[in-house]
Amino acid sequence: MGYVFKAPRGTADILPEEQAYWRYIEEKAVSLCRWYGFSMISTPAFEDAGLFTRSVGEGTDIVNKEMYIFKDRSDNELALRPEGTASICRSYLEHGMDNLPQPVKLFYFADIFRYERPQAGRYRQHHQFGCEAIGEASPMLDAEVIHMALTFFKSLGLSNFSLQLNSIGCKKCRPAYLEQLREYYTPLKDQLCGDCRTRLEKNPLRLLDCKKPTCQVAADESPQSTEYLCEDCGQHWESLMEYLKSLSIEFVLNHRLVRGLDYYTKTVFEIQPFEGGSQSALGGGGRYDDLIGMLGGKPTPAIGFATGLERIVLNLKSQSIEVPNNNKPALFIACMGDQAKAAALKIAADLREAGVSVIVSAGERSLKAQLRHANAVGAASAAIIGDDEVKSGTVMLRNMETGEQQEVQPDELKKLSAT
RNA sequence: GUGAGUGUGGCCCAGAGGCCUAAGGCGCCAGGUUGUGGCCCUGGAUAUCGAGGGUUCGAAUCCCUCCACUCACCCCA
Repeated sequence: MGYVFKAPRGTADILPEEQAYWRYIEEKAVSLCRWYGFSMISTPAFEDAGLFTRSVGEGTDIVNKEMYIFKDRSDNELALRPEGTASICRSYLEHGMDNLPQPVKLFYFADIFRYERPQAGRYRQHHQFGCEAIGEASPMLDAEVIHMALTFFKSLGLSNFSLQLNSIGCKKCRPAYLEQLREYYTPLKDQLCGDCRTRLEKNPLRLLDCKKPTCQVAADESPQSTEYLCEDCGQHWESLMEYLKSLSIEFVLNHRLVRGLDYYTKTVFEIQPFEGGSQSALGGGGRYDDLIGMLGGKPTPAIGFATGLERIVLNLKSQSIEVPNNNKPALFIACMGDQAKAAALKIAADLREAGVSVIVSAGERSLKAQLRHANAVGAASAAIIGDDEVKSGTVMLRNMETGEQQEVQPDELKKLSAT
C-alpha cells in the first residue's frame, strides 16, 4: 500500500460489487416518489455558507464543528452542504416555486458533507435520499410523508425499525415549554453533565437527548413538549395521530426526540433500527414551517424527510436482503485469429444494437483462458469464433450452464436476451 | 474533540528477537497435448512486514515518535 494517494478520511469508493445495492435503493426511491407525486430536483454540492448557518442554526453541532467551510478564489464563503433541506428551500425561493400549485413536492439524491470522526455508518461524505413537500400546513401531509418513508423501507425489504415520533411545537408555544424545561432542570443542575449545563442556557431542548445516564434520569421525568402545545400545534398533533391511525401506522411517542437542527417545528420523527443504538438512525425528518420565511420568503409551511443510503446498505446487508444483480452479460465472445477477431467485433456490435449484452474477449489468450473468463463474469452463453467459423460464416454457441454447444448463424445470437 | 483496538502481497491472515532472502488460503496469470469454462492437479507473479528513529552481533517480532484505518462517545443519515 505504498501508493501516494488514498481516499480522504471519511470518504469511500463505492466499488462495482457494491453498486447493485445502490441501484436497488435508487430505483425503489424513484418509483416510490412517482407514486407519491414528488419530482426530482438536483442542487449544487456547495452553497453560500450563510444559507446553512441561518437555516440549520448557529448553535447546532452541524454548523459549529461539522461544516466544510471554505473560501473560493473570489473570497466567497462557501460550504459543502451538510444537509439537504436548506438547498431545496433556497431553490424553491430562487425559482419562484411559490407560484406553482402548492404544495410543491420535491425529492433529491445528494452527497452530504460533515466533518466528523468516521465510524460504522458515519462518513464525512455520505449520500442521502430526501423529499420535501413545501407550501401546505395540513397534518395530512405529515402523515403522507411519514407513510412514504415507511413504505420506502418496507419496499426495500427492511422491517427491523421503529418510527419515533414527537411534536416540539412552534415559535408561539415553544418558549413556554422551554421555560418549563428550565424550571425543571435548574434545580437538577448539579447532576447534569457539563454539556447539559450549557444546553440549559443555550438550547434546553437538547437536554432531552443527552446520553449520559444521570442526564437521562433527569430527562425521563422532564416536562413533555406535547403537554405544552398551543391550540394550533395541539390540533395538528392530534390530527396527525388520527391520520396515522387510519393508515395503521404504529409509532413510539418519544418525547425526547428533538432533532439536532433548529428549523424544525411541530412534527419531528426518526426511523430507528432496533439494533445499533440511537446514533444509527436510518432516516428522519419533520416539519419546518418557519424555514422558508427565515430565508426571506413569505411564511410557507413545509415538511420533509431524509435517509442515509450508506445506512440502508448496512441494514440490507445485516438483514441478508438479496438485491438483484443485472451485471451479467448474456453472451461472451471468444475468438482466435485476426479474422475471427474482426468478425467478433462486428457480431458484438450488431448484437448490442439488437439489445443483447455482450463481452468480447480481447487480446491473445488461449481459448481455455477465454472461457474461464466467460465463466468468471457469469456469461449465460459463450460464442466461439475461430478459423473454422470464419470460413463457414457461423459461430459455435455454447451454453455455459449445460455445456451444450451447436453451430449457429450469427443472427441466431440475437435471440439471446439480456439477463 | 475524547477513549480503545489494529496496521504483513489485490483480499483474509500465520508469524510473538536469529530456522523469515516471510507460511497458508482466496483471487490473478499460465499449463495439464493440437480450439473449450466451472471441479481437480502443477507451476508462476505480486510483500520497501504502515512510516521514521532507537535497542541489539541480529527486529515483522522489543522501545519511542508519527501516520493511517477500525470501533466507541458527542451528534446525526
